[in-house]
Amino acid sequence: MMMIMIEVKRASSRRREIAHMKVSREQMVENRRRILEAAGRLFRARGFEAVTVAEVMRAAGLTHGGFYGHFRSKDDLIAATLAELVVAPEPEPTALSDFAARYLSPGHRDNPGDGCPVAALVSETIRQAPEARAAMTEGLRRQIARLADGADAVDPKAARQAAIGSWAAMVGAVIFARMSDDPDLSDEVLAQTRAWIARGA
Amino acid sequence: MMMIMIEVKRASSRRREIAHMKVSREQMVENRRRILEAAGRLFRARGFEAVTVAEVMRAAGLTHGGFYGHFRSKDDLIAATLAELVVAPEPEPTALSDFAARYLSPGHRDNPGDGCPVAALVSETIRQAPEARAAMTEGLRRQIARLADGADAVDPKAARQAAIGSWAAMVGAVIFARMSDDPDLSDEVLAQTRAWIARGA
DNA sequence: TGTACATCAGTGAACGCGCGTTCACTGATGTAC
DNA sequence: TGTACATCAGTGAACGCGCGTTCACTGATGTAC
Repeated sequence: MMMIMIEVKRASSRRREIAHMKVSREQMVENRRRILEAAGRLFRARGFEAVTVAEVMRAAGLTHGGFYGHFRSKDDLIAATLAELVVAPEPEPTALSDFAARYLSPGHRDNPGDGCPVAALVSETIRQAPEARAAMTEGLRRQIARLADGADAVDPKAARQAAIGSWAAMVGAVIFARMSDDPDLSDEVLAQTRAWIARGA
Repeated sequence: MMMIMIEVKRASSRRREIAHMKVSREQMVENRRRILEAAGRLFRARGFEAVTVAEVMRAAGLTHGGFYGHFRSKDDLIAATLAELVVAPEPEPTALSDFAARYLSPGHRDNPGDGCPVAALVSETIRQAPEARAAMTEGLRRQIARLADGADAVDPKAARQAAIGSWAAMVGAVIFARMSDDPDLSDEVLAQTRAWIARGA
């Protein structure tokens, strides 16, 4: 494992070729990025509580002891991970109904690990530290604004209403679909919510 | 604590006056009911994981050791609690928009402990044992049917679509509203989702 | 009805495990000359 | 450029706590006569 890390570092050092650059610091930044990436995937797939610090570090190619060189606590990691996930921008403006079609797909339902952090984590975030709630709230705000841009409505007020109502429906539907142990009901919830949003939009 | 239990039992025994009725068995049934009631409140308020078995037993007026005379495990309690919560019937048929107005109220948002078990627990149920998921799925099925009855739509198909879409929106909106650390955004999500549902219904 | 015995729901101490967190140590990075 | 020393990111063993679960025991319930 250490070997792999050293390889990565040398490659990165060769790429940059900056004279007195502190290569280790660079590697540390890269390691922190990896920890956040692993945490983002694991938390979305299995929730904050079920994922251990050691597991995140292992997924990042490190051992658990080094964790506290990067974050003050697991709570701190949770807040940092949410902040990271939530700023990730939708690359370009999308029509609300197109977005809903992707969001309410079986593919998204079946892959929470690289799916929407809101659907995966919003409920658990209710009981997290203030920093985590703040990050998630900011994500909610941005997503509403983004969807309002993509809604074709008569005025901005109607667009915002459509954005909020359909965003709540999308997240609720994905949660329902993931929970259901009946695949038919799960598919129906996705399809009907999609139709319901298209009808109202 | 024991004193209180005995009082309760004597009262209940006096009330019934059945000759050779095994009072202790009766009391045991009553204790089980109390455990489920306490669990229902605590789980909704704070989630399955954050609530300990000892805490549930204390809230039911018992000590933790006796728990395993009633349930095989905490997972068993979770499944039994969900089953209990989910069969609780809406007393009478309600128009969808009236139901939504109550559901999307600040009062409901602020009191998860005696509120909707779906909004409080559906997300955590995704990772629970099959029995728990089955109970929650059954609850989802019933609620969709109930709301479809209360929807005024042109045909049963449209009613079901309105039921699913607006139920997803209601649950999503209450989760958003509980998570938000910004009270204005929280209120807005409730109000706008209510309006969005009324508009589509 | 009263008495002796058996049952068993509930008690509370104890167990074991997992997890977040700490810490002494290592060895590569980075610096001073 | 090369050498000696200081720094510090990461390692992995160990700690401590909380929680689910177990168990020997108690004393009231329930039964047999």
